[in-house]
Amino acid sequence: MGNHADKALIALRNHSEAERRRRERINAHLSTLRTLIPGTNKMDKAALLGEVINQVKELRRSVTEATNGTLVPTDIDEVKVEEHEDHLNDGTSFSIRASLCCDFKHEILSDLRQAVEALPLKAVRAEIATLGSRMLNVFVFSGEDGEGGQILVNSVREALRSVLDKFYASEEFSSRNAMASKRRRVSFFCPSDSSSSLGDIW
Amino acid sequence: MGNHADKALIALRNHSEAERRRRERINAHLSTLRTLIPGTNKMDKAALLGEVINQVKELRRSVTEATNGTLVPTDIDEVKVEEHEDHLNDGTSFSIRASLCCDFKHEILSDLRQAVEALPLKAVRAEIATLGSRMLNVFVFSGEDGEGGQILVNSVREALRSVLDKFYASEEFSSRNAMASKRRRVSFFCPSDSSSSLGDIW
DNA sequence: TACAACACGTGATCC
DNA sequence: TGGATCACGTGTTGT
Repeated sequence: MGNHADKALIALRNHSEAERRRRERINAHLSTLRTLIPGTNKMDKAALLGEVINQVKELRRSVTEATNGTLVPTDIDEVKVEEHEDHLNDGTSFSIRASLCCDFKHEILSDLRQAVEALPLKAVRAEIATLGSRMLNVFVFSGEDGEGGQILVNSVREALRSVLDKFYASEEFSSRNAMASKRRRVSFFCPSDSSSSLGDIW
Repeated sequence: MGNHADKALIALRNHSEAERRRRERINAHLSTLRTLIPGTNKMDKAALLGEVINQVKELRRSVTEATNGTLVPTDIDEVKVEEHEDHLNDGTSFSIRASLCCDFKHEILSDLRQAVEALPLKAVRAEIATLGSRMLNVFVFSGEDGEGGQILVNSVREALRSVLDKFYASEEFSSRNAMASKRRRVSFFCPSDSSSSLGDIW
């Protein structure tokens, strides 16, 4: 019968339809990119993508220069830890960026140092920025991929949190009153007050 | 002879080659986007573009929140004018963003007001931000497309420049000495000093 | 006429 | 095998 022929024909039609859907997905994304980036309305596909690339680079520039390259402690105590999956050459390497923002106390710094050195990771970068009575500590760790990613992230987070908690405990002991709110206002930005070298501090 | 056939064949080959080059241009851009955005290495074309869209949105968020939504006057006198081609629904509408940054003087404000009102455009938004002795004025004009775009941009630019020049002239008259450098340092950022409503000022 | 950009269907390849 | 993705050449249209 034409059974084989029917099968083949149906398969072929499915194929072309699938391909059509694929094109539609891609073009839809290109379309939203056009709406996202001004002036790309009547551009070539290639030109559009070129503009997209420029925009991404431009925005990256803007965001880093808006921060002025200077890390600024906020008025809110917090610890942030995130993994980065550095895929240099489709690679087997990752990095973890960890930060701790809190009041500036020398005892915290030594606790922090101990906690960081106790971690099964090498810190490839460390920065301390102070602003008034506040401090922001940033560490970048690197790993070789294979060691459990999220597990490491969690241990780093726990390490920083324990440092912060220890500080809270001692603080609560020394002055039990002014602890109502952990948040403090810091009014002004003082560039010369910000430091990025460690030797001076610990 | 096969002259016609030759021609046709060559044409066909040119065609396919041109198409190949086109694909290469597009894929090259997609490739650099992959290098630009982490984690997209083994993604689908469509998925890649999706990630690109997310990145653009994310970066836009970051840059606006890094500026804190607050316009800040710099220490450099300047006027900037740019066209924006608001293509809402593949549209016939554009907008012009114009800004003037300079020392804060009341006379400048009234001159500025006159200059802006004399323009053949309606201002849909206006903001004034002050910081110490400095001010940043931002205007957004809208037009219906069809009126000469770049010509309007130039006239807006000229209007703002004339305001600035007039100020320079009067300043030069009043104090001929301290004019060596137009640039002044403004050290600190004071949020409460920044205003976005006009009624209070003019 | 020739060139540029696009959408389409098809064969190849990889899970 | 079937489903998904890709590169390719071709038909079509606009300049």
